[in-house]
Amino acid sequence: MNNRELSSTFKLIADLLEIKGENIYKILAYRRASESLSNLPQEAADLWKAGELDNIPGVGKAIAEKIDELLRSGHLGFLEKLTTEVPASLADLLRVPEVGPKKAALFWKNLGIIDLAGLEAAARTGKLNGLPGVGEKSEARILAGIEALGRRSGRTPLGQALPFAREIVAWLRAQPGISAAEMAGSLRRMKATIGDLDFSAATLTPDEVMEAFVSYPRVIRVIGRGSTKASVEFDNGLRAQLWLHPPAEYGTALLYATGSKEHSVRLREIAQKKDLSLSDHSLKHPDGTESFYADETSIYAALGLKWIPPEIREDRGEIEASRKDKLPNLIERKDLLAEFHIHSTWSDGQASIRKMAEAAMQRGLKVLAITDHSASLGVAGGLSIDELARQREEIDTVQKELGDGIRLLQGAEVEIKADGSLDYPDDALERLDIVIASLHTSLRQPREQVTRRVLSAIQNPHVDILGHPTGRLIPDREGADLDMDEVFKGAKASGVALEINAHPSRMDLEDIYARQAAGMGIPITVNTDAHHPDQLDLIEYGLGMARRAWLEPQQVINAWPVQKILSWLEKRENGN
DNA sequence: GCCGTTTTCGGCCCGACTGTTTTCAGTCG
Repeated sequence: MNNRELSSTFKLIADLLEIKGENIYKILAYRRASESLSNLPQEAADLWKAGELDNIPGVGKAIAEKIDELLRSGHLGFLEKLTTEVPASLADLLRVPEVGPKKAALFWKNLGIIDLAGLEAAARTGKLNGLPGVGEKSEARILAGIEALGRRSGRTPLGQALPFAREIVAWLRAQPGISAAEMAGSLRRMKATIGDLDFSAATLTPDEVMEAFVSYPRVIRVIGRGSTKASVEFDNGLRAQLWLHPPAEYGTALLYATGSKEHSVRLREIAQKKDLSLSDHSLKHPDGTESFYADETSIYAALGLKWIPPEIREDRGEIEASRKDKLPNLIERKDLLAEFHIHSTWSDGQASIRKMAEAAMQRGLKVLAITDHSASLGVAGGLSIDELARQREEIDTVQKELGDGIRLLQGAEVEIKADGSLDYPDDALERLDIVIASLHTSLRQPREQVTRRVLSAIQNPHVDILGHPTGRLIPDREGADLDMDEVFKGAKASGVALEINAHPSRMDLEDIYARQAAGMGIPITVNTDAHHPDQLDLIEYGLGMARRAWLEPQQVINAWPVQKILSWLEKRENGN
């Protein structure tokens, strides 16, 4: 059982206990453990073997025993007993907006509803209307919510959400009466996927601003609207929340709207220990007076902390680091001087090598590796050995034409085949300046098999980078079930760099893994996988992931000086 | 159920919005 399965098991327990009406703090304890497990960079099973389960935050004696039972036997008596009391399918009702644990219990006990289909049928036939606390409007909203669930497949990739959110922020900033506006929530934290879009703005005329917001041309539905907070749905299916505060409160407001929830909870705890109460409006003193903060830096300072970059506000140690003034020097766009993963018209790219190189130069890059697909990836027009040789000539020509402004490398994105062998023979790999090995096919192999496959690839002395390690595609395809600890050990031993692929549909490695790997001293590389010159700008998504992983410039080979990059490749070439 | 530079017991983050209430419960973030 992996972390994801453990995490969802404890989330299910929390949901069912909540519907059952259990003590809220017990429920919170299960939720906390569930969150913790999903954020864990190493496998809980390994901690379990080492007898270190209680090192997991939020896991105490009772939950550790349950993890133990799950890992030993694959099932959990406690949950089996619980589901005889509360049907497991009831947890699905909580996914419907407007339906929480109390309503779910109400529908179950009064109408015998135990799943989404039952709820939908009851809502359609007007059976919900008339139950205590449920009227006509609630029933209509629940029905709309169920229909929306069917339409929307969960979370939106950051790559879709961010450009649209920029449009909204630009519009907000142009409104009269708004002195500041930012995106907030998981958007601002650069998470790979986004639920709703969050915005925070500062204004002294909230009524006018709110009126303008809900009248924005692309708003098709107003879900809720007050004087300081509104929730809308746009014509593209995305939903957004806008919070309004006076400029004097903008610091606490933006802090609160940005989250994460776990980070906010920790900050409130710190306030509480100082006998203060932190809200999105102010810091309240015991005598009832309030202090206001117009920017985030000052509210962090009031709590004895340095300002924390949004990308790492996840309660993963950033608060401790901030208190001790040990926050990482996070990598920035200007640090990135090299791009090691792009495609040209030689395979499935849309632009020539020359065009790609010019676009790279315009963006200030000093090194560009041309890494077209290898032969077996037929769908992507992979290159044969002969074509590789001819491509080398073209790269040399373009290099001469463009001069010293940029250093072009000939590379390849070589397929790791199902048996773990690479798609080019060693002598062909040896002639390349840089080699990325990637999984594209047979991702569903069992954990041990797919892990062995990756290990055998990175043990090849010619391989320099493991590309988008898990092969996941957001939002449709889960990545391979790799044993990351083994992959990291292998990468460490062979000196192979692990990629954070910046393409919004990949964002792979994830932050927690990239952080873990970098912590072991494994070089990380952030690349766009661009198939078109414009796509070189996708680097911002990879950068976001790198920052979420706490990465500093020296840990990322794209930020190394050109000479260091070249000598790193040189050294690897010589089997070192 | 978890957790401890106030604590091994008694706490556990805060506020807005909505609908169905005539003073508040439920949901959400």
